[in-house]
Amino acid sequence: MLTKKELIGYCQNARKNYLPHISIDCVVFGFHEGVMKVLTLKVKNENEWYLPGGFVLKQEPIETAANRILKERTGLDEIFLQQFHVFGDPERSKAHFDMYKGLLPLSKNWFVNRFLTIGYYALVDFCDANPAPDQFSATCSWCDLNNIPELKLDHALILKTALDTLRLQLNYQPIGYNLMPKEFTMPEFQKLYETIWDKKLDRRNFQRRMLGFGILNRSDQPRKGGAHKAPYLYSFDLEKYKVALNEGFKVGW
Amino acid sequence: MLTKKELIGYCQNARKNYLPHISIDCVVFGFHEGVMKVLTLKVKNENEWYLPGGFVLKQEPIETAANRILKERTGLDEIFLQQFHVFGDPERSKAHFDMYKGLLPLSKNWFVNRFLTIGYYALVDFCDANPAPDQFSATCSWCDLNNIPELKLDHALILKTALDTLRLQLNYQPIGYNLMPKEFTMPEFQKLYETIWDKKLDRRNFQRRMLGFGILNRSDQPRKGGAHKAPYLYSFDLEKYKVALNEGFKVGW
DNA sequence: AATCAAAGTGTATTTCTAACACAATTGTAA
DNA sequence: TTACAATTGTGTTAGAAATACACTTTGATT
Repeated sequence: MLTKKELIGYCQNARKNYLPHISIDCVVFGFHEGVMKVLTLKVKNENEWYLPGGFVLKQEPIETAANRILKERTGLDEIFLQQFHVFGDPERSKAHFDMYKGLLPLSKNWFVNRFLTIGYYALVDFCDANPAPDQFSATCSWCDLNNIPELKLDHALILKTALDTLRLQLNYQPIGYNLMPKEFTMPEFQKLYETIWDKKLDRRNFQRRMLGFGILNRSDQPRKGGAHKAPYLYSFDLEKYKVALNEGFKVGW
Repeated sequence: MLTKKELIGYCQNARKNYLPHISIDCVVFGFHEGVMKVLTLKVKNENEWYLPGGFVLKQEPIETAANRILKERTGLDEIFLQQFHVFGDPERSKAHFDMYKGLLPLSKNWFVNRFLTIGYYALVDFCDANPAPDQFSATCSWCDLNNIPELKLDHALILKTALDTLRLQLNYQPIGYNLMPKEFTMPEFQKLYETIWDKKLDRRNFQRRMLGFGILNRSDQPRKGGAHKAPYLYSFDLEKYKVALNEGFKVGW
């Protein structure tokens, strides 16, 4: 939590620069060592956890705002970002009202206001990201998806909705370019799908299907050094990947 | 366009009651005589067309706001409504700035402000709806989807995005309960799909698939009076329909 | 060299999709 | 009243795709 002086400064600045009543919250997915990760923030001196978020500058496109917020939290540019839902329950930031309302007069208190929050989810390469806390937070860190601390406000709902959306998108969109390292093996790639859907897939059918999409290139050199048969390395064919992103894979009729 | 006096009143009221910078725009789909329809508004004394829209009361959930707006425009309650995207380009309401900015001082001018608009699409029974214009409009009426007048602001983009979303949803959600009359024939139902996808489907395969979903009941009485073989009448099994809505049809693995 | 675990490749079975044919019904015209 | 046209109901079959499973290959370990 900030000191009163810091809070006054923050609120003044926010009222001057940001659109009121609107926030952005981001669910940042990463993938490392076969585990799905989500970026979370822990408040200074409190055991309170949030998703990364922020506000929209008065003349800023919302996509830009989401990118800016993520750049601040991860150091990354050109992240895969997808808007997925607006959360607009007037009670959703009630916990904040209670926490902040004694600290400043309401007319100057940025936080004691209703906020609609626009949910974005992001897919990022775990190894490239440099998590950095914001002004309110002690830490910004990856949590295993299956072991997330209790999130404040409606952030658990936001996370769940993001995950549901991602699971659905996985059916008709190529995903992985933003989550996998440059080169990866087919079993590693399969693990990504298995993690997102929380479900085992058949190795051979997975391979056939993925190659069928025609968005992967196989490297000449297999990965050596492992304790078993050396697997081939694959990378995404970015051109074809982008086409598939736009057109989507076939569903339905 | 309103008189200056009316405009002053409107702005005062809006500033007092609504969240600033946030609007809702609705794409209302109907289906009649084999044609997809969209509800549009024409401004008084101008040849300007818009989608129905409105604002969010300061303490109102956004879903409630969307329902309220649609109730005002159609007379209908309990409409199938689906939030699909937020449009947040700071330039999106530029046309309104130019139109309104001379009329009132900026500090009191509700319309000369950036608005983020939350897009909802609605599916309604054409015959049940009673289109009613709002304060700014001369008419509220159905337009054929393939013959929409040029829409102002970014409303053409909003419509296109809504349609794209609907087309995608059709792959994994049951749709029709909100668009079809209580009882309908299979060919009529098929026409709905053909219209949304703008594509011919095979009569027999369509029937097999739809019945396979198990959300339809066949009536004992066929429809008489037509000039040919009397078709069976179907209706939705609301219980099963709702289950299917929640669970979705199978896609992917 | 034998072994083990992981990866590569192939094949039979089942299910789903797509394309098509024919019978049944009803009003209309000869 | 009968033949016809238009439309609906139902069945069948070929091909494609998804699923389930088996065998081979490789490279480090012993």
